[in-house]
Parts: sequence; structure tokens; C-alpha cells
Amino acid sequence: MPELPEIEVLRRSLERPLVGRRIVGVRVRNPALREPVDRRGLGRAVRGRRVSGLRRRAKYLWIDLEGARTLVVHLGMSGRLTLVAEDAPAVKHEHVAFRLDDGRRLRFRDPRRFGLVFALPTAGLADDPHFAALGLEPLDDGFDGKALRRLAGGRRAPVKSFLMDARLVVGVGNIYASEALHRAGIHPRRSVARIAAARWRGLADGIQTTLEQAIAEGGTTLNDFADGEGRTGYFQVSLGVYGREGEPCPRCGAAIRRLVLGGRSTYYCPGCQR
DNA sequence: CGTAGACCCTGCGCGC
DNA sequence: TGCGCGCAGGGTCTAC
Repeated sequence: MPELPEIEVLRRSLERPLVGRRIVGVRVRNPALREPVDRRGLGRAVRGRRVSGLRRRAKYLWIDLEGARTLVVHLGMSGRLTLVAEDAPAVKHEHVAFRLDDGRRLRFRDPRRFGLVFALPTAGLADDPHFAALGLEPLDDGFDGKALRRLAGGRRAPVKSFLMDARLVVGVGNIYASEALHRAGIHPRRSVARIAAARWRGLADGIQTTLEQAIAEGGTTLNDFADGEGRTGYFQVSLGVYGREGEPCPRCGAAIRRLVLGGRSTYYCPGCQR
């Protein structure tokens, strides 16, 4: 479900309603996420604290709290974080819920339970194992062709696998890797050892443009992505290749193909991606 | 070291 | 209507 644009859309949608609110209670209905939720630790870290700000790092949402704590949420594949009325009945797979001081509830729902919910001292975020080894943020200054080429030095992996390796570049998942490569005109299986400097520049641009457009369009809603207020995105309409096997390429008209790379479906245009 | 594959889990759509 | 299969936007771990 969620890649960088979806988490960024979520962050922006929750900023207004959450900042200044106090978390008055936490309910963990099922702690069996990708890593077990620490009931006591989570409650102690967040109960009674006011939200001071929301940040995004890679595909993680950082909810900063007064008192130097940060609530970390990762949506995994199927996670959703939405604000609902406090007395709204719990839904299936609502594993964690945060009660707020304004009569609303922040609901974490995640059928596949690949997501994460935990809290840390804010000062310790950078050193936490979840974040210490993360790669470049594509929307930060300094993300350009040069930086990518440097990262690729000595590697031979297919460029799509390279883009999806979070130790190198963060936030680019299965949809946007295919989309950015299509925009840049690079074949997903091309080895990073065989990409010239000018094409690295085009790829860096393609990644940024794709992610920025997706954010502007509210993210991609294939099945059920929605922001914090339940609004769906519409970037799926702008997808050039993802999920479009057999359809004509919007740029050159050739039939889009699907292949499997690293166990993930990969879409590309044989006409304009080399 | 870099890379490929298995695995975690539930739900959905498809063909039969 | 039901069943089995393949597939799904994440990340981590292991074996080579």
C-alpha cells in the first residue's frame, strides 16, 4: 500500500488535526505486528503527552510528543492510520488505537500485520536500528544523479532492485520504482554498472518528479489507501506502467510488459525503456 | 561483501 | 456457491 508519497500525504493530513492534541489513552488489541507491540512501554511513552509535530523518514511516520518522545508508525503493506470518532465501533484488524483529548481516536488498522508501532526517546531516533542505516531521501537537497552514481559504485544489481534497497535510497517501493524507471526510459533489469552519468541525472529527476506528482495527487489508491481523514488518492490514474500489462505505453504506444524481479512484479515498456 | 530467495500475514479476485 | 491458487503497495533474515 504505502510508499513515500502515501506516507507524506498521510503526514500532511494528520498534521493539523493532531498537533496540539493530547493522547489520553492507548489500546492495544493485538500486539502481534511485525515486531510485538510493547503494551506497557508504548502506554508509558505516549499517555498524557501532547503531539508537537509530525515528520516522515523513509516510509515511517514520526509523531513527536512533548516530553521528548516520538511515536513511530509504519504501515507495512496493508496498514492504515485514520482519525475516527472516539465512540466509533472498533473494526476488524484495528490493532492499536490512541484516544485523543478532542473526542477522536487515531486508529491503526493493518490486516496483514506487517506494520510497526513503537515509541522512542526523540533524541535516540537517529541511532535506532530501524533508522540508523537508511539511505538517501529522494526529496532532500543533494539527491541527484551524482549521488546515485556514487551509491552505485561497485554494484551490479538491476537498477530496480537498487532503487528499492532502503539502505541506499528510501521511500521508493514497488509502484514508484517501475514508474520512475519508465519516466527515465531505463529498463528495470539494467545493471547499475551500465548506466551513464547523464542517465543517472535523468533517473534522479524521474524519481523526484514521480514522487512529487504522486504527493500532489493524494497518493495512489489501488485498493484501500486513504489519508488520516479517510480521503483516497488519485495518482493511480496517472500510472504509466504499473499494473498495466498489455496496455499501450502512454509515451510510445508499445504494449507494456510484466516481469518478476526480486520476487516483485515489475512493469516496463519495451519500446522506450532500454 | 553483494545478491537472490524464503518468509512473515490476511484478503481478494480469478478459474474451475 | 465453494475451493484452491496466485497475487498484493513492506522489510528482514539466511544461504550462497
